[in-house]
Amino acid sequence: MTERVHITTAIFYCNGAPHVGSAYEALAADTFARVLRRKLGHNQVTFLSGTDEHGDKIRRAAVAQGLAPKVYTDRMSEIFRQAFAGLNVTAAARETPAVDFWVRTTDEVHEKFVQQMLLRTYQRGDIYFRDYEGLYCVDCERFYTEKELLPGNLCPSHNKAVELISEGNYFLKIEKYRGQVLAHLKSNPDFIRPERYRNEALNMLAEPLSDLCISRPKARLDWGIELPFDTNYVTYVWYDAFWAYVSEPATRMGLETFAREIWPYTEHFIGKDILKTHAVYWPPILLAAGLPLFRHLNVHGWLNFGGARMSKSSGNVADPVSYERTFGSDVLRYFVMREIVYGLDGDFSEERLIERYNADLANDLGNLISRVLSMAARYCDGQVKTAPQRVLDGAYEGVNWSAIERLPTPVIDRVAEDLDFKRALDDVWAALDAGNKYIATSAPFNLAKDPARLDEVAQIIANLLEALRVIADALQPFMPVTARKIFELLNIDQSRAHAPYGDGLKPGHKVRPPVALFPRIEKTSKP
RNA sequence: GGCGGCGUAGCUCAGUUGGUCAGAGCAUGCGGCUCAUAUCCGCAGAGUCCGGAGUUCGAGUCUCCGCGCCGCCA
Repeated sequence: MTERVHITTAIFYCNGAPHVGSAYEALAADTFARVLRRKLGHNQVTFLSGTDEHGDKIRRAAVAQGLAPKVYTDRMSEIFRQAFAGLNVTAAARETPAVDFWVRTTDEVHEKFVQQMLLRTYQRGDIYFRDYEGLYCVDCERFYTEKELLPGNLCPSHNKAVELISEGNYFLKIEKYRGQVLAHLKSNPDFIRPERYRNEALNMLAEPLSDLCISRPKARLDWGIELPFDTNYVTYVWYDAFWAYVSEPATRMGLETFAREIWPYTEHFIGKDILKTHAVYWPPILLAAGLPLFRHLNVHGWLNFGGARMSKSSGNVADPVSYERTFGSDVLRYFVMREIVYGLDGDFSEERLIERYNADLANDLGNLISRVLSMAARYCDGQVKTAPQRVLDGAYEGVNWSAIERLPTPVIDRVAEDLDFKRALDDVWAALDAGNKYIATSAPFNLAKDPARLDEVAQIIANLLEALRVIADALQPFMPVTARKIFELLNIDQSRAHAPYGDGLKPGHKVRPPVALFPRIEKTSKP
């Protein structure tokens, strides 16, 4: 069975630098993408990320810096892309251009595609024009409903009187599709996952929806994509941004092919803050354009920072780039994937990061590699002297060798099926524990004192080296740089890297001397 | 106002359909090993599982009420 998967992050609104929360989403999606590529084959998986660059907030952020909007977004988009590329997010790094996409909503390909969808939807009859009268805040440059306003019809963010204004706009008939979306949600229980968010979405879809305003008069906002059927208007930001999930790959391979072969297998990764737009607005937009729905909406929670909500206004923001530079991309990747349960809110703190670094990466992983390679060099001339063999569970007290032999299957399954990144890493660490325990109970360093038992030592070391290989293979989606380093230390190339336990290292194979991959961080000198 | 989530060892959390469920990791203490990044292995302590009532032979696990956080909708 050849399966394909299309993975997307949210298209990041780039009116400020990315923070650890956006990085987390990109990392979850990237890890998922790497796992699925490992499972299905590299080119079976398209992976898309990018920046949302239209709309008023962007225009004003640009003006505030004295820049033209496009000049501003050129810079901002690149800041996002480089931040994520630095974390080895393949969509941002565009490692394989055929399947890695970095989309910008100001790209010509995207703009043309959005116009094509607008026209198509218009011709199908789901877009109509009507006068709209509403309460408008000049400072926010947006309409409010009475319920959103403070008593006395004051704007909630400016505490200032709103005006009643009337203008014509284009609307999309989303209420028309509500029943269809609801039915889809009910017959596909995991359409929105985890389940808590599905329940919220069902709630939102329980009541009739007002049709979605998808235009803004150019007189009020011109930083957007022009409507193909009315040059006096541009599209409203969300309508434009959603299509970033589709525009480039669909244009490249043809819309019909894309809609049939790729799009139904789409896995969206989003934060809970945009659940409503993706659960309530996006499906009708697709249906109105005559496209099928995506496969899953994978919703994650907030990432707090030091126990408090991250927000730009309070200055409580963790910069992913500085952590990447200090600790390395893999350390940040490891931390968020091991520490945070997908779907739930999590907490990021440097203190906790260092704890996990020392306990997991330095002591467990790094040290195991170091002691195995050291013994290989000392007792076996740095060679795999005999074919690695299985170690029966129970052959050594407490050693659960099957945790090693099974890799990477449980890791792949947990991520691919349940988005359970944390447990997947638990499985890798169970293998590391087995390796460490095996050394303690078989004690090759003692056997080596007896020349008659060097064969036993060689067997143990061979088993351990092979264990490191499958551990590196399982770790690769989470820590690609580290996995590559381990493969280099084992002196093995990609063709053998993914073999099941026992089929990798062969007798006579030379490995390299140990290197401390994760030197302990001794003291946190916090001000 | 309606709906939903959460509240389990010092910390972070697991606990499937009610019956070794009172657990894991980190932190702490003690013991062991020495190949290794003073790492690794073993052992240990502590918790009225938010409170109260109920269903049951038996409830973190189900029901109701209350308290405290949080979210969504209105």
